[in-house]
Amino acid sequence: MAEKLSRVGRRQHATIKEVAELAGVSQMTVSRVLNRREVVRETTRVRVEEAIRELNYRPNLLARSLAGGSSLFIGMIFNNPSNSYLSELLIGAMNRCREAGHHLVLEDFSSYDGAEDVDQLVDRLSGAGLDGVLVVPPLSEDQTLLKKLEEARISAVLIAPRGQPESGTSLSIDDEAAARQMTQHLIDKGHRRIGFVIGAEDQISSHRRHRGFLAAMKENGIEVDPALVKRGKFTYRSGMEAADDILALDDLPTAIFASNDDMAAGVIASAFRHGKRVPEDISVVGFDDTPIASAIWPQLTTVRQPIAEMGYQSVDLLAAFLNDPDADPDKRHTVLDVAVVERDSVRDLSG
Amino acid sequence: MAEKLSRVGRRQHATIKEVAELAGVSQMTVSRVLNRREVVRETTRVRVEEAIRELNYRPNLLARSLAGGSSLFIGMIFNNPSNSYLSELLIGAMNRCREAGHHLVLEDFSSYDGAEDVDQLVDRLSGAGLDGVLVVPPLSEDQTLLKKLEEARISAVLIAPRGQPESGTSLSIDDEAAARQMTQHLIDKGHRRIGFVIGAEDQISSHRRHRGFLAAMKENGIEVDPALVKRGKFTYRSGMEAADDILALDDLPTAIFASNDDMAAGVIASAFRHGKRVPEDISVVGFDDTPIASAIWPQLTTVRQPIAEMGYQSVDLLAAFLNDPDADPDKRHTVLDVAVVERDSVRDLSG
DNA sequence: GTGAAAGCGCTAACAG
DNA sequence: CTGTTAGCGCTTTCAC
Repeated sequence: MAEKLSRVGRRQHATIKEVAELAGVSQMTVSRVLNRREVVRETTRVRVEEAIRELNYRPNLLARSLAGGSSLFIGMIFNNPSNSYLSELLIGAMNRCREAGHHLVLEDFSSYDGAEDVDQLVDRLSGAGLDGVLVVPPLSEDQTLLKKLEEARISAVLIAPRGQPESGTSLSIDDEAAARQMTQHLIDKGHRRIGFVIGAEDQISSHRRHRGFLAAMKENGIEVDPALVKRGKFTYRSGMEAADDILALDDLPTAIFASNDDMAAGVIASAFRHGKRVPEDISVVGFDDTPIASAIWPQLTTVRQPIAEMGYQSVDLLAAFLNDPDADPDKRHTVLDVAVVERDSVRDLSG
Repeated sequence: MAEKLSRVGRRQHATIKEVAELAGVSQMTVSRVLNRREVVRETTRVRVEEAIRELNYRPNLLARSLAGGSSLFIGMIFNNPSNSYLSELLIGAMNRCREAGHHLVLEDFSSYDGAEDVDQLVDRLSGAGLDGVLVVPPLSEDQTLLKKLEEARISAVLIAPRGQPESGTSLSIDDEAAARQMTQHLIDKGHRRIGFVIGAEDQISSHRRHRGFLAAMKENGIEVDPALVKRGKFTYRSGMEAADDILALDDLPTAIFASNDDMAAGVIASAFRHGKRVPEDISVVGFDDTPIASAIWPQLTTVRQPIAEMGYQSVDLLAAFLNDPDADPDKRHTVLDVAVVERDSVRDLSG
């Protein structure tokens, strides 16, 4: 049993030097074929590529970055570890960082609590020797923090900022278009009398989603009954209460569109309390595709954001900006598409 | 506006050389004080530390790893990106990797679907030049995969494997002790008539949690009414159905302990349907502290696993094993403590 | 097109 | 206790 387990590779690394020897060329030539730069002669390249394959050679990222001096240290700051965004965002960001030879450093700002701490935190960032930071929501809408970051000259990419996407560099989804799309989905399924639960008043995405809903209704020539539109706070409970109001009405809607999944789950709970079945008696849809959407029953039809993709692209956006701070301002704001994911909470009335 | 924004640091970083010059010593001495090894003379050390502070010097991890040759490439394989484990696990694992100069490489096995793909995936791992892998649940209980990994001689640390914790290297929580602790919490709050919803039959943690519940009841000399114990499947819906059965009884329990949060959320939904208030009429507790626990209303009292800590320690466990495959077998299995997190779903009857 | 030399920033050996 | 000498594996000059 004293047998020694071999490691997956233990970086027994064929090095670039060995590849060069096997191929009978210099290290530089190998380096060149790897980086696909200056055209290496076809025959030489093939020889090198064969050697690479034979030795199962993989370039050492550390050495590459050290020598190239190109590796960026990118911070990712967040304040809500249970945010289910984070997981996917991280996957995307890490993958891109690995590809590009950058390093992702996580900075937990959970303890952050308003203006008092900001300076201290910004100091920490400066001290960490980061090249720039990715700001995860809801931190990306914290004006106090953002201002400090700017003052401290820390380049930042804001991920899904709920505020105005004109400032700084940012990456976001089109809330309004997404809400319109979801509303259209409901209409396509034959729904006409549709309730809507608005999100928290102080968040811009609330307004945008609301606008999207109204726009879609208008486009389809359907009048919106004001009694069917309630304001919530993006919480489960507020969704439940909003639905309680709506379901107390005489003329019930056939569907309710809640501005996020937590509220949609609350709407469903309320429907249960009122003896309604979902989706048989009433359809419910949410927004965000958070874990709760697929945890509850019936599983929620909702809007899915390409979160991992956002993580991936945010790294590129930051790197691009760092390399050329004066780049085309148009490229400073990326807007990504979303998609409706159909599950079990909508009944098809169009049959 | 063509003003050039400075970067946070752009690694303009003082190097070890500059520190050495400022302090009037050799690079080696600086290196030594950094690594706290061979005792550097007090006076010298102070001088070096001052220089470090003055220059705001931070060692370059890349260079350190390259020279030290100690950096490990650690893979983290998972198949459920929406798993809320992942986010916290990643935070813990990344932090440790950064500290230790290792590199975390994510490998998404979501497409993995049984035996057919395994070989291909294991090949991918081998090809990636990883030193070892961290296996995230539920992959850590996939016997087919684990066997292949072993055959391919890929060192792996299993995170919270639901199977027998005797094989390989693993890190887990004590499900039974945790369930016992939660049951005790309920008893301390004055509950005696307690319902229990068992988890899915094919998962070992279900049995362990059930055993913990029974043990606590027995320790307190309370008899368990079999009518109050139902089997679920770890899903919201199964929790709801189990509660439907229990709440149809004449002699209702004052509390229901569901083996995970999704089922507990289902139990609450069922209570609502039966016109019960939570926690006024009936208390409900869950297990896992997943996002749903704090998303729903009332927020769930549940059991919290130290997930980030597991990520952190799993890295160490793997590194230790890699450095000494023949280490003390006792240290190959780490069991971590959990804690009850009190929220709003339990009523105190003990007053 | 290709190669030789000189490092990137740090630490491992060995000296002193 | 501290300094010197070599690299880690790769890329950047600048030659040829």
